[in-house]
Amino acid sequence: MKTEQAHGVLLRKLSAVIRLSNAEIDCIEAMQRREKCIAAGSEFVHDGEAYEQTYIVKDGWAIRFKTLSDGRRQVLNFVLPGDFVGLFSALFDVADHSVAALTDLVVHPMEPTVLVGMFGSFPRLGAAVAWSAGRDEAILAEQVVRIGRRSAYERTGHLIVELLHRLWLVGEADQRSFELPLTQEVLADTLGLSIVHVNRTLRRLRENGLLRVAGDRVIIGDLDRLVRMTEFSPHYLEAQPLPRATTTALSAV
Amino acid sequence: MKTEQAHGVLLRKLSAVIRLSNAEIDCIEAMQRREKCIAAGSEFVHDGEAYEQTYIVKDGWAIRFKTLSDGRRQVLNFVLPGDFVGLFSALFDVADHSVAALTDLVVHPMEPTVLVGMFGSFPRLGAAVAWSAGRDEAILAEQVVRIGRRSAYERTGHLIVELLHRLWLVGEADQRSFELPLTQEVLADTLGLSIVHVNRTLRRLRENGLLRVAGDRVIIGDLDRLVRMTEFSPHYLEAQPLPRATTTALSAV
DNA sequence: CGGATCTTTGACTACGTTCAATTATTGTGG
DNA sequence: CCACAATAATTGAACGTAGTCAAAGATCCG
Repeated sequence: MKTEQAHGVLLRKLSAVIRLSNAEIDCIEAMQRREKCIAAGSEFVHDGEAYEQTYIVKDGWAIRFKTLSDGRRQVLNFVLPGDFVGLFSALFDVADHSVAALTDLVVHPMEPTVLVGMFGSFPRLGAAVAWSAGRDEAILAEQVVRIGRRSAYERTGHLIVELLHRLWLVGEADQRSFELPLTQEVLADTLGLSIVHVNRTLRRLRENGLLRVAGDRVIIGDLDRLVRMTEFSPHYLEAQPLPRATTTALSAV
Repeated sequence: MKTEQAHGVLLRKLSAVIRLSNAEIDCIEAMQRREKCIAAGSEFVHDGEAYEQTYIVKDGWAIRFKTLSDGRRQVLNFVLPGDFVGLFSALFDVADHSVAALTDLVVHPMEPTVLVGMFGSFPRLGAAVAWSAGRDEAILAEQVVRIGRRSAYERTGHLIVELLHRLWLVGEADQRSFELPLTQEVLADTLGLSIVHVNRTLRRLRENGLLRVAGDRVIIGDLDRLVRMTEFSPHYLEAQPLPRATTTALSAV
């Protein structure tokens, strides 16, 4: 785990979308006043049960996932520092998936209604948070393509590059490596593969000099080749300022 | 295609989430004043290009999809009457996927900024539209599980039951059948399978009496067994009224 | 040090793909 | 209205990617 910047990664993320006023910064910081630790391995949002809280993740990794009755599990997405958990919790009576901590987690819990209030009081901030929700959906869409239409080899490489990019944005990856607190089982459940096949695929990626997993660290061997092989394009991950027309419409509110 | 009710399917969908005031109904109807036809087969949102407009679909089917450079295609989700296309278009400079009409389409186009205004003027309506976005994400999540962790047989059955439920909600399916304007190629690109295997899987579903595809119509043979076999649970599709706390928070805005 | 968890490898199986050819269906112009 | 082309569905055969089963090493941690 790393030290965060003064204002936390969420603020950094959102400030790439809108220029934040002091009031808006205060609002986000108010949401991050409470702090709670969640132990690695514990499930803190349960599929089919009511949401308790909405969380902003300060530090650590979690997974959003679903489980079938016979135990088959599918990871939907990883939750990294600066991400929301249960962003839609004010709108749904129960969760449609579970969330579990992969590492010890530090989160900022808040009442779901706090977000409702924020949309009313700080519409520009609301837009930035909505942008974050849209980005989550874009990541999920990429996950569908990855699983549906890429080979195991491409799939695995693509996920690693996606994580590299996401971690760059929150300052948790160096240029060519990052900490990956995942067992091959979690990786398998993310990629829709068996554990054994993930293992063989990682070996092949290593033998080809593309990347190497050593302990819980990934070292990229040849990023260019990896990006080409996986046809990775980072656009869906990158924060852009809101279109001008939207900014205009927002200030008219 | 079918005749819609007086106010259209979107209003029906949203009114299951909040009780709509007259002003709110007027607002939605204002967004549906313009009408445009889009020919079957044409792609009207292009991956990587700027969004032109946001659309509410009045009638017809479309697909949201992505294509890899070698032609492999993955359908993310179907767009049915009452669904939005480009709901996030005010927040992103370019689209992260393409959208194409499967049938002739009737849509209501609007400027993306109209939605921004709506969130400001009608927060409750904004919440209902946000609910719709959350539901789209839930459908996408289910798509990930379907492709990642279900067999071809389960996958295909599960998708058909999902479509049955979605079409029920917009009044486009009878109790045990509906029109399915898809080639087996589109089905294959949705399920992450080859055309040939989709064909064989449909045959198996037919031989087992679960469902039958005749022309462009699906007839469910044994819904109970299909639901059990696919472990289908409709909760992620159903509109529920907003939680009370949210309603309270909304009226305080 | 010793149990538990995780990783790695081999051998075999099977689900799903690819290639190829045949048979509907659909749409269109003569 | 039929002929013909084009598109879509269907089937067979061979192949290959990925899964399953089983067992042996590594690592982690108390």
